[in-house]
Amino acid sequence: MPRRTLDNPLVPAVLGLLLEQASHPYQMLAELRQRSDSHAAAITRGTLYNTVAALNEAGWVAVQGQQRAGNRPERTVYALTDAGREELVRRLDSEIRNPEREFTRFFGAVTYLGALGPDGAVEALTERAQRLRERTAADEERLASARAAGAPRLFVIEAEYALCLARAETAWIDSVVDDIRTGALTWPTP
Amino acid sequence: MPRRTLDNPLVPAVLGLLLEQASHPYQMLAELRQRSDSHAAAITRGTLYNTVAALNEAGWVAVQGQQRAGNRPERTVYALTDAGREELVRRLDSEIRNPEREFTRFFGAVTYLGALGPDGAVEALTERAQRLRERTAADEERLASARAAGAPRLFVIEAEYALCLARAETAWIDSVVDDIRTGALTWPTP
DNA sequence: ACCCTAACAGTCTAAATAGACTATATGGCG
DNA sequence: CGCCATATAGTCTATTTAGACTGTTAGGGT
Repeated sequence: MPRRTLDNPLVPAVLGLLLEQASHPYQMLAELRQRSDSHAAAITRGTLYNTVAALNEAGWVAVQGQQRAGNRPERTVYALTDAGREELVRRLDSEIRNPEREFTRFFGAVTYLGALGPDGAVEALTERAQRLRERTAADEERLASARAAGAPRLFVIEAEYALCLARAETAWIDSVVDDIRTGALTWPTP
Repeated sequence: MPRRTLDNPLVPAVLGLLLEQASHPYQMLAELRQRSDSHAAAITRGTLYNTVAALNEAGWVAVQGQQRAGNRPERTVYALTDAGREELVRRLDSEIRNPEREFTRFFGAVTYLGALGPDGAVEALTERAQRLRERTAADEERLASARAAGAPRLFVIEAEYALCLARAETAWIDSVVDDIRTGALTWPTP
């Protein structure tokens, strides 16, 4: 029995999707997964249904009706309410205005980079940079083909952002690897 | 009753701290909070105790003993085991090698930037950039004074990383704001 | 000397999450 | 034509997590 999941990153995502069109949770999930093939990949079914239920209780979304295709389970279609539309804008505004320190696994790992020793660090970092480069190339291609297919830039702006950060991270890693190799970054003798 | 919290970002952090010295959870928390004044700020007491208990069950850490200062609650001091040391290295290595798509609130918000309209977007983004700049300046200062106090660069490497990303984000925001103002990024007419 | 606040150390519970489980339908392949 | 893998939709439970709650002690002000 779900209660109030009103502060999690899925909230704006769901409201945003519903801004475009009414939808049922399963479809939203497919949409989210496919759209940013992977960014939203961490989303689980349970969490999504839970969030939508909480949104419904809060009045940001409302049941628009039930649908049924063949003898499949019934789908409950939700639509954004006016309150939901306002809430979405409030959230987006606040989440953009306030930079939060959300930190990633990589950040946590880098904090104890020392434990890998110079050689281990160079090896691991080099592999990461390599993988990042591959991923970046793939993302660039996807972005380009989306644009070519006529997607307005505004609709793919988050991909540009992600690319920008990925490039910065790659450059940083390269510089650290370099510094270890040249001796500009050394391991303190214990 | 805690069970097995073996995959969360606190795990490497705790093991990393214990690599330096044996400690009790309350102290670890203080250390984490102070060390990266804010990055780790999201950590809650409950979660930490839970994680340490799980680590103990897994055998990565072991109880070193009980301490008591005056009539305060007893503190349970934990130390890293050999298995824990190996695990730490395994984790660090894997978390560095595999770039994961962990995405932030800002990323989620940018995805629906359109909903703010051009003016709202410019305003919100401008404020974020401003705040980022202030924070970056403060972080740079803290980093500089840590170095001046004799901290080896390796020990503050994660601060360099965070700064690098923050600068990239700021630059990206500036460029987007510019593009909106000059008309290089437009809102599709609905 | 006495009071108030902040630091200390930990436990406990309500809410949130991941992911297993249920059940039907479709499409491809042997 | 029957069988298996996958897609559709959703529910349910066991972990996890956030953060409120408990109680003690040191320090500062009056």
